[in-house]
Amino acid sequence: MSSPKTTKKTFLPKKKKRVTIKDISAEAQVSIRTVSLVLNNTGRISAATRKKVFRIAQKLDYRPNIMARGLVSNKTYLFGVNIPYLDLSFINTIITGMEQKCIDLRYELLLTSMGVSDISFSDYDIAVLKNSLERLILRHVDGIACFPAEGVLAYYEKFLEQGIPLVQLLRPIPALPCPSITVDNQQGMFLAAKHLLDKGRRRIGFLNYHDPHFNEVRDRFKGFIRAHEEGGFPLDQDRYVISCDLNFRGGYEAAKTLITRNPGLDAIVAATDYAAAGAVRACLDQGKKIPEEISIIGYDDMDFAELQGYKSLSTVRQPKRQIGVLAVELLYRSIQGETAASVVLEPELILRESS
Amino acid sequence: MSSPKTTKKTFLPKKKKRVTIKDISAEAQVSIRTVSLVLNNTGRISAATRKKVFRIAQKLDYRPNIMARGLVSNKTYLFGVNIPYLDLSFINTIITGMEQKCIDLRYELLLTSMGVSDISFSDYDIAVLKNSLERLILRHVDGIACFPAEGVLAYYEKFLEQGIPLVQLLRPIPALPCPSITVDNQQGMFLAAKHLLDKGRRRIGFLNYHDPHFNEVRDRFKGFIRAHEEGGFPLDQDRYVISCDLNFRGGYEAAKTLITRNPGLDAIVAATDYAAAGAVRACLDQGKKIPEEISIIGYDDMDFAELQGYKSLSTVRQPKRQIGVLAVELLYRSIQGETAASVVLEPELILRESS
DNA sequence: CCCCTGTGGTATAACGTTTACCCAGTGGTA
DNA sequence: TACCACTGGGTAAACGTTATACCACAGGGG
Repeated sequence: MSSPKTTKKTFLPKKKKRVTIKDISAEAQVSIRTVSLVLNNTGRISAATRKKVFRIAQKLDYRPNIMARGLVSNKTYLFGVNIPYLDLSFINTIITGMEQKCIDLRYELLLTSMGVSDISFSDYDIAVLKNSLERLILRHVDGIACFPAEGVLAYYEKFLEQGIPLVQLLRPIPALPCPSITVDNQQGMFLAAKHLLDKGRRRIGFLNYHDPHFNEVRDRFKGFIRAHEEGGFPLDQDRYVISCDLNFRGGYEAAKTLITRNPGLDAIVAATDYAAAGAVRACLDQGKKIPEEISIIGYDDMDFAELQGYKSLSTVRQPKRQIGVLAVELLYRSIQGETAASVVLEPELILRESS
Repeated sequence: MSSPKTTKKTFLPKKKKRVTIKDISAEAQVSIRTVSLVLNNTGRISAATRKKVFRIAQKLDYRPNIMARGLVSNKTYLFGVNIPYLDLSFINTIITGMEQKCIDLRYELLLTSMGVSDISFSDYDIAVLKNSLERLILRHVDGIACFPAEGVLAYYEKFLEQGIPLVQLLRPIPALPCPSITVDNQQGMFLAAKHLLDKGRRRIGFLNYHDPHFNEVRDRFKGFIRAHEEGGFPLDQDRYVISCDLNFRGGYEAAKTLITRNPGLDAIVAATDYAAAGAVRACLDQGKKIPEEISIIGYDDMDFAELQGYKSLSTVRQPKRQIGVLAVELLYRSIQGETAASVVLEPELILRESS
């Protein structure tokens, strides 16, 4: 790789003592408890004292020591998020939503990722996953949002036993007694397929993935079938459904197979945008015009769907930001002892140039 | 938006008391100090005691309370990262690198983003930016990595005054007395332009952005010029260089202008991949074949560059992960009182199908 | 006059670690 | 014998908050 060049200038910082509640109490001539009460807007304090304390706190640029506070209140004001891969814009939009909500609640997010870029999510490295969960325990997070993996079920259960609220996102493990936030995958793919059928397409290929743990894709496939059934169109699964890795390469090969196998193919829906991008390439290589001859619709509305230089990709969008907001809301409610119920959100069909 | 359906099942966790050092000391019949010394592998402890304490700690599933530890050591073992936009895969690869390094050092990252999706980075919402820096102060992070914005220079200076190490990434503010990690933008664009010139292209358009604060783009442009100078090829800037917003739309319009203005145009380099993707579209709309008639090279190696359904995009890659690793290393060294020097990394030309 | 209630506070003990400081043996040496 | 150094470990004071318990005083009713 590149050989870093370092410059010669150096920098040496030195720690400075922070202003504490004690400094304020000294300057304001009141007890530290009084200062604490004022700053927390609790207890009975005269207006004069309150004002004085506030003024001095401001003057000294006081900022509470969140660790001291956490030590006594037994809270970190931290929510842990355990994700597979930080580079995945899909998940990061969810996290942006979480952060937005956290700001209101004076919480922060502690992200632990697994640093792996496996798009299929199917086989997490369990050792790494355990490690990142351990890190969240160590930090005493007040709640955890996870993208569940079966392999660490025992950990999740341990969290719940210890009274740490847990919320499962996207692909919940049903056995786990905690709320989940999901998007109706069947409905999403139903919308996509129905749109194509409504436009007169009848020979629609489906890029599938076969894994019993991969519930999302299974549900998406169900939606594809339902659209045909409700429309009264027969579906020859052997000819029009094909399994592949749901990445660019896998989608490319599978789409090529579909096209050669079915000369009249007039549309392809893919269970992910990655596979859809591969399908686009396959169509171009086979001399098929998009969308005139073949329409293509992906799933997830990844960043690159809109940024395709040839034709922007139609896709099914999940309310990612809302997922994040709700996740934090659920965790917060759990902490407050309120009831938190699972949520199912609705996807949205995004029509662009590829269909 | 979609109307969430909530299920009726509810979940109520309850906090359980954690195992402390005191519990261990009681069970092991030693003082808490001894336990602490054992667990930190410090001080003189007999092998027998050491073994006993370790065994009991393990049995009780003890995990230190990091807040109590932080309270006395005046450390949070947290590095703050202040970023503009969490969805940007470019930055997130850097953060993945940071996290990787943090794991070794027993640190964690605290991310505060601004939740804005402005690609140009040029006009941050200063109020939001200030807020996210405040949040890092509040959490007493031990160091901060930032993607600097001039508007909050005073904040950065305050961090340094308080002895909190700071490291600037990608676009440093020279006035700030702290180390920075940058990539040689001039060299990156030089490589791209030289490659095209070597391949015989002589009429190369450049998609520029004109903003005095936008040093990266300015340097990239310099590299473009240098490639022409060193090759001995004249460059008619008025005809071949055009300023635009460096997003898809901007790149599209600018490339269209360049093509109509210069019938012999045989290549386009863009200061970002976004603009390059727009240029691809413009070429297709104008009936130009890529790369036969017009080669295109972008900059940054964003995720979508590789995932283009038509032709994958050639681009200049920056060692993102390494930036992250180095950032944490520099912060850690600063904390240890060691000297930390600025680093300049080398970019790499990635040739794909668009050139 | 005494009791009682409400107001506006103070003093001090947690919380779970780390760390100064001290001490009791034990064996070697002047 | 008296002294000293080293080993292994205890006591207790931090760290900066919040929480528990308590008190002084004013005013009103009996």
